[in-house]
Amino acid sequence: MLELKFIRENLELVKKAAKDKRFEADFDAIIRLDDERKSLILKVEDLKAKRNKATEEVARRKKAKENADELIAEMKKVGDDIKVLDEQLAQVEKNMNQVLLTVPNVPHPSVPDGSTPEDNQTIFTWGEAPKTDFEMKPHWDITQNLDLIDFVTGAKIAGSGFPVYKGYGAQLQRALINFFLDQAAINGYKEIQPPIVVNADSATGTGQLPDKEDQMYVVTRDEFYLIPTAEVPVTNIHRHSVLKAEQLPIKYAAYTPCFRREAGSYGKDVRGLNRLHQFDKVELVKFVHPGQSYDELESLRTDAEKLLQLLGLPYRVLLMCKGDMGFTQTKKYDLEVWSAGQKRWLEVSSCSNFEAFQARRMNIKFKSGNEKPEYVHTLNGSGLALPRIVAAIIENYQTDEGTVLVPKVLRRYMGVDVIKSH
RNA sequence: GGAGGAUUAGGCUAAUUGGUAAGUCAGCAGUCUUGAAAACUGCCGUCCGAAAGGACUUGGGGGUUCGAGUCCCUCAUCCUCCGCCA
Repeated sequence: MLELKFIRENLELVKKAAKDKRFEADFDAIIRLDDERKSLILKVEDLKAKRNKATEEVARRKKAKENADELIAEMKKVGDDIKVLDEQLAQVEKNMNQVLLTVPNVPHPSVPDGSTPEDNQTIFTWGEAPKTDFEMKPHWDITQNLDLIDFVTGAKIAGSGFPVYKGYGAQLQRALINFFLDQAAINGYKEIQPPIVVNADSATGTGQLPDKEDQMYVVTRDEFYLIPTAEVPVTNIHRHSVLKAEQLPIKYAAYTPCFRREAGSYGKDVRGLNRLHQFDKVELVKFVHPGQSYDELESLRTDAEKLLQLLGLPYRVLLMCKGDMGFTQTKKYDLEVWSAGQKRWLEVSSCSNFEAFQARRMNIKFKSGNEKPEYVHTLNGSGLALPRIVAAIIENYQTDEGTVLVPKVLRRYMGVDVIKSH
């Protein structure tokens, strides 16, 4: 959410940003509602001031055993007027809030123009695609041959997109989770285990509600949402609070399962591990001083990249263009890993700066000494999403014998060097 | 799940049984001092406002009332007890 004042003072900038990001918002309504709001506040506060004075007078007269009936009758009327105006004001503010929630965040000046994925800039590539003299297989063949992942049984138990990991498949997942969390700890992130369901307030705070309700599984009986990412519960840790400046930056790492309905997605993208309804992810979340958020974005990206380098997986970094960036971000990098069997890039992390957009929505401030509290900047990025990493490892490290070499950094977690049929 | 009690600002603690949040410690700034401490002065919940000033604020949300920290309803959290349970 952007600040009303900011929108009014930078109307053209905000309008252009919305257009560049391909979102629509009713800016005329914002101006109109704000004018209404101001005049209502003026009226109602005036009446309240009058009432406050009068009740003091009532108290004084009562104490002096004088009669105050007339004044009380008069204030009863004023009270009714206040009630009506308060209701009008609440309605106007509610409407205003709804419109404000449709105004997207303003991209950082360093973000390239463009409206399609082709306009994203590849700013860095690392590693080389493995060269073999045999035909490299996609991971779904290998995981079936080695009995690592059972998609069919998962579909029986829950539905498609809920795979069952078995044996070394399950162990590889566990190894990756431990590896990612250990690396996060080395980089100064505190480990968090949050709830994997959230209430509506939390889902609204990070922007899942109201826009992306379709993408979440809902527990209607108890009004919970299954989290689509740990970003939701972890960012909400500090909802509605004032942090001390010395606490910043706060860095959290959380492993959780993630649940996504993926409504509307279909086609060959969904094959194997590429797109699941339930998957595991380690998410990195930061709360930082506004002056440092772009440096923190770079270091967040570096932290995520380092994981790919340690795993020896070739990848590239995309700087997302304005039109492909999403509603809440000011700047976003995607990390894509090379999938040697499918011969395509798979997104395994996106690292974003939200500036104060989420903080404003969630009311997360910081203050130093007696300074006025100020909104923090929030950032997050995956570090990393598991299934596509599993896919990339299995494909990039496959041998002509049909086995899979375990990346060196994972061997002490796995206890074996090679994944073979067992 | 049931019964009882509690929740006041960063911490602690008051508030005529309904009359409009008093203090204290910590913290910050200043005066004094070679420096510090002490002492003294000011600031010390949020918002609007250039200011004067005004509005809001006693765990959250509602209600009664001219007026609610105080009375009523509801939710949350904590404590005590009962029940259930891996």
